[in-house]
Amino acid sequence: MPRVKITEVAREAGVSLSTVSRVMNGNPTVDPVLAERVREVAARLGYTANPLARSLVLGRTQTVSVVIPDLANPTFQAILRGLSHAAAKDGYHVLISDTEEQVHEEREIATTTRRRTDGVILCAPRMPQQELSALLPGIAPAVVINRPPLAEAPTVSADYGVAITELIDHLRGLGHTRIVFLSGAVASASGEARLRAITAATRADAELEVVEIPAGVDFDSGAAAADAVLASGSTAVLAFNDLVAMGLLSAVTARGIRVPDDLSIAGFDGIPFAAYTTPPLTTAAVPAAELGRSAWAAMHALLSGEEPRADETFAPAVVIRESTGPAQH
Amino acid sequence: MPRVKITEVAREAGVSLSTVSRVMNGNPTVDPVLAERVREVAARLGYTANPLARSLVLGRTQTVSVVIPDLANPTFQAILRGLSHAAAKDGYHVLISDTEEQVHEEREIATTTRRRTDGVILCAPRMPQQELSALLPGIAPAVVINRPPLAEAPTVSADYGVAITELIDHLRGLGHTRIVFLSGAVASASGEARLRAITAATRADAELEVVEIPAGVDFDSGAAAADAVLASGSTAVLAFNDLVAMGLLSAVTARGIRVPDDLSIAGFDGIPFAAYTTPPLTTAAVPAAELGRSAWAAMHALLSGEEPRADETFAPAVVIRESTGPAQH
DNA sequence: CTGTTAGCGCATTCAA
DNA sequence: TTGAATGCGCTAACAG
Repeated sequence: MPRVKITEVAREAGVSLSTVSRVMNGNPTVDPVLAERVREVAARLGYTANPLARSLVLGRTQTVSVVIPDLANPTFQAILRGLSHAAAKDGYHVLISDTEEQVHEEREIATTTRRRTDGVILCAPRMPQQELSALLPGIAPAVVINRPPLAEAPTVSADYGVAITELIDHLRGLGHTRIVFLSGAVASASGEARLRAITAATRADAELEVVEIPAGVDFDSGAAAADAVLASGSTAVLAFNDLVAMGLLSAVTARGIRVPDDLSIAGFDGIPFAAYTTPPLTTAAVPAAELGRSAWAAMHALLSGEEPRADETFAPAVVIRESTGPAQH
Repeated sequence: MPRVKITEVAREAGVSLSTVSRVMNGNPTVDPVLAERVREVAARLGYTANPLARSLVLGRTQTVSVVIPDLANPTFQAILRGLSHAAAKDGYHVLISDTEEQVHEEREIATTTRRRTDGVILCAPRMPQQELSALLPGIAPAVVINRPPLAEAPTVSADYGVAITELIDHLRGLGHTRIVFLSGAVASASGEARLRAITAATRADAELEVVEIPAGVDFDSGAAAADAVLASGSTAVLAFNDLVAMGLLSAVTARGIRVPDDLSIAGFDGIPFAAYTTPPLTTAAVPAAELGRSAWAAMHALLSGEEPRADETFAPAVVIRESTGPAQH
């Protein structure tokens, strides 16, 4: 495929390559007659400027890199989707990097991909705050997803704390006083927000007791936690996310436990499938696609030299379905 | 962030820029002492070659573009994930484009992104064969996913026909003779493969009757088809995919129908969630991540000047769960 | 073994 | 308004 280049168009149209360049970029200081001729020739030859060459000279690639921890996680998928659509609408391309939960590689991946793009949108829930702050100046412009506000870059987040609080209120309203929290195994920003909200809730409510049981972030960890949950004597469970909730739901159901009669289970994230379990899962719906869109909006502002809006947070909507019910005593 | 460039390293190390270039690219024809000095300076200055400049001169970007129809579809997500991981392992980046099911834009998107990358991996199930064949030469090297073998590019596919056949055999073994097939609304390559397998099955089995009911490809279309399915008087349903099956399962259950006692339902694709419905879904598990890996392998071969393996096809594994059971007469 | 030179394809000064 | 020249940052001939 010997691609046609600007010089050929220039020769064919009988003008200099600068004129072709001007026409292709819509520079109005070109004689309309010449411009038309150039356009005709360009169309006939199927000419389009080489984006690599443009990138080199212009210093921008019309591409942003998105770094996420796990492409298998429905929430990150939804973030990517919202982001990708929004970026495409603005004529930008997306370079995707899945760090596969390798926290210690996030830094290098972000730095490396940044050099091929105009900025990076970073989703790194487990990266230590110090490392994150040290990393950001080197990859600016950057936008960070689901982390507490930062001095070095705008953030876009879901409010995990308020969602957990509402979920607890919901369970309390149903009479549950002893609740299990299935926490993610490794510390993450959103995990800490959850924990803080739980601590605040138990402080404010003398009758409430929350038992933390460490688990993972997927189906299997939810299922694996079933025995510990049942042994805890709790009447309700707050799962780290919907995947964990679904794994648990499946495992306890297999043990003959009735949900929600014997045990209430609430998930987190609001993935589409949560509506299709039996019983359908009560959960806090994180507006993941919206997070993605918003992250792009912030990046777009940064790239346009505008001031991005202050750190944005979205409140997840608690969706009450049938996996939670009155406590049985 | 004023990035350090090769000339500064050269000056600082007291050598010419070509020497620096040689050292950075591991060219052995450099005095070890000089090489070491250059490396030391480069490290101290934090120098890394500008990938854009390299791309321009080398004519390769170390990036491939992946074009898929819908990032919200679990199967495409899994393909992307397998592909992305495999490419990363080989030091390649992935530029992702979601065409959002806009069939008429796939051509332009593929062509546009191709210019920023070294090749495109195309997943375009609905693009007319003619258009596809016309498109491919212009974007070579290309690899096509889930389409019949092509003259213009290697393909990597799941064998939808054999999977449907096995699913029908399974249902026939359970005594079902009147089966609904919930077909996707729009023609797609894999949809046609399903249809061909169904036609072959009914031809070979005089007692078997398959009723095609057009539906979409998501939850809602499955739910919306519930009444038509029940009115058909069939005892079993073959859904276009797991999403449709889940929507249908949910809707018929809400109508008091017992699955599989009153109605057997089989899905397709084997998305993770299919194991967590009630009852768990019988399905044909398409090895999507494997498809992605394999597509990358083919692309990698193409990029390395090797002959890619012939068109590869993977047989989905039929997973029998509890949503299918003996026919009741 | 090392340095000098010439592009890669384009946008953009600067003169004319 | 247009063209000639310069450079984006780098690699790869080509000499030395």
